[in-house]
Amino acid sequence: MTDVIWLRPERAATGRPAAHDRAEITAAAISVADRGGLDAVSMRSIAVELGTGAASLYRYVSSRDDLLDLMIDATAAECRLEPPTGDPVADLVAVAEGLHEVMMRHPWLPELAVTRPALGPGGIAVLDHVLAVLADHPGDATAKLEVFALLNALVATFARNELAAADQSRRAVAYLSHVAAGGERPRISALFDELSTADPDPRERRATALAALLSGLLG
Amino acid sequence: MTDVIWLRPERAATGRPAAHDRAEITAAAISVADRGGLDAVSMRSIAVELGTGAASLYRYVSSRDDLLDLMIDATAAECRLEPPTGDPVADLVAVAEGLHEVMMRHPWLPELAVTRPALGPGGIAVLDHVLAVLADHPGDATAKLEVFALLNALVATFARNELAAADQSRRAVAYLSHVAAGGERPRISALFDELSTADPDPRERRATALAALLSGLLG
DNA sequence: GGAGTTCGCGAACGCTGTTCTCGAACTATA
DNA sequence: TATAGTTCGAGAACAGCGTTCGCGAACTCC
Repeated sequence: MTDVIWLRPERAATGRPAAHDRAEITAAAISVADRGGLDAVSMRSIAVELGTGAASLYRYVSSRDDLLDLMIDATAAECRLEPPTGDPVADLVAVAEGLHEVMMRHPWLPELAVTRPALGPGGIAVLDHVLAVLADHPGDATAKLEVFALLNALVATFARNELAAADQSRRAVAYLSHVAAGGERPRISALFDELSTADPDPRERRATALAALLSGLLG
Repeated sequence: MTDVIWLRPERAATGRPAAHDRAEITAAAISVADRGGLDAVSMRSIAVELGTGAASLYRYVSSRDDLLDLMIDATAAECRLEPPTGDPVADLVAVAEGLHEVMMRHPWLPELAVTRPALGPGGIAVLDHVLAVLADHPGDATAKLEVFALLNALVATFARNELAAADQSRRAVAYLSHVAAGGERPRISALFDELSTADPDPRERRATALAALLSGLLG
C-alpha cells in the first residue's frame, strides 16, 4: 500500500460492491468547492453531497489530503492541450491560457495548486505536453521540470491577482492606501494614485507578460 | 475598527496594562512554526509558548488569520535590502536572494506567503524598495505591482522546490517514477532517467533562471 | 448454502478556532 | 485616599473538524 493515491487499486474484486468511486467523490468535492470555496470542503459536507456518511469516504480515500490531490489532478485533466506549433513560447502561453481558464472556472484552484503540487495522471498529461513542446529545446531534465513548475506558479499568480481584483478585496489594499495617504514613502503614494483605473484587458496583459517571462527563461 | 490588523491600535491607554504585545506573540508563533511547521501553529500551542491562556491571544489578534498575516509581514521585515546599483535585473535578483534566505530560514513561509499575500509595514518596505529599483524603468503602476507579485511567487516556487528536494519527498515523484517505468509516455521516461543526479549548485541555477525571467519581463 | 471479503456508517475521540463571562489589575478623577 | 471606569487574563464551553473503531449488511466465490 503505497502512500500515493494513484498507485492504490481503486476497487476490490471481491466482497460487497462499492456504491461510489473516486471520480464521483472527486466530482462531489469539486462541486462543493465551486459552490462554497475550499473551506467548505469537509469530509462531512462531501458526504452530504453524495448522500452517504462521512466515514464511508475513507473507503475510497485515506485522508482529506488525498482528496485534495484528486481535486487538483482532476482539474489538470480539464486543461485543453492543442498540438504544438513549433514555437515553444507561443505553445507554452497556450498551455498557460488553458490552465488559466480552468482556474477561473474553479476559483479555489490557484490557492490549492500552489500549496500542494500533486502529480497524477492529469498533471502527467500536462507535463508530457510541456515536454513535447520543449522537445527540440536545449536544456537538461531539471531545467524542463523547472519550466513546468514555474508555468504552474505563474498562471496561479496571475489567476489569483485577477480573482482578487474582481472580488473587490479591499482588505489587501486597505493598509496600502493608508500608507499612501500617510505621505512618507512617496513612491507608494505615487503608485497608489496611478492605480485608480481598472485594467481594461487583463487577458492581453497576462499573455504579453507571460510571453516575455517565458521567452526570457527559454533564452 | 478596520478589518486589517495593522490599522488597529495596539494597546489601550487606560485600564489594566497588557502583559504582552503583537511583536512578542508574532515571535512566539514564528518560533512554533520553525520548530513544528505550519500545522503546529495553533492558538493553544502559541499560548503555551507564551505561558498564557489561548483565549488571551484574542486581546491582541482578532483571529488566527490575523496572526498568520503578522507572521508573513514579520518575515518580510527580515529581508535585507541593499541600495540599488542601477541595474534593475541585478537589483531584483538581489531582492530575490534576500527573500530566498528568509524562506530557507522559515521553511513554512513559501507555502504561507503564496496563499495569503499580506502587505504590512514589512511588505511595504520591500515593495517600496522594488519601486525604487524600477524608478527609471518604463511601465505603469499595474506593471510594477505585477513585478512585485511575480517576484514573490517566483522566489516561493524556487524555495519550495529546493525544500522539497532536500526533504527527500518521494511522494511527489512516486507516481512519476511509476509512469516512467510504465513505458508509455516515453518523454516522461527519458526525463526520469536523466533526473538521477542531484543539482550541484542550486543557488547559481536559481540566480540565472531568475535573471533570465526578469530580464525577459522587463524587456 | 456456507465461507470469506468488502462496504456503509453511527458513534466516539481528540483537536481546532472562537466566544462568553467574570474577577483582577490598572488609570484617571474627585 | 476612595471611587469609577476601563482593559486584561483566562477557565469553561461550543460547534465543527479529521479520523478511527466496530459491527451488521451485502456481495462473490467455492
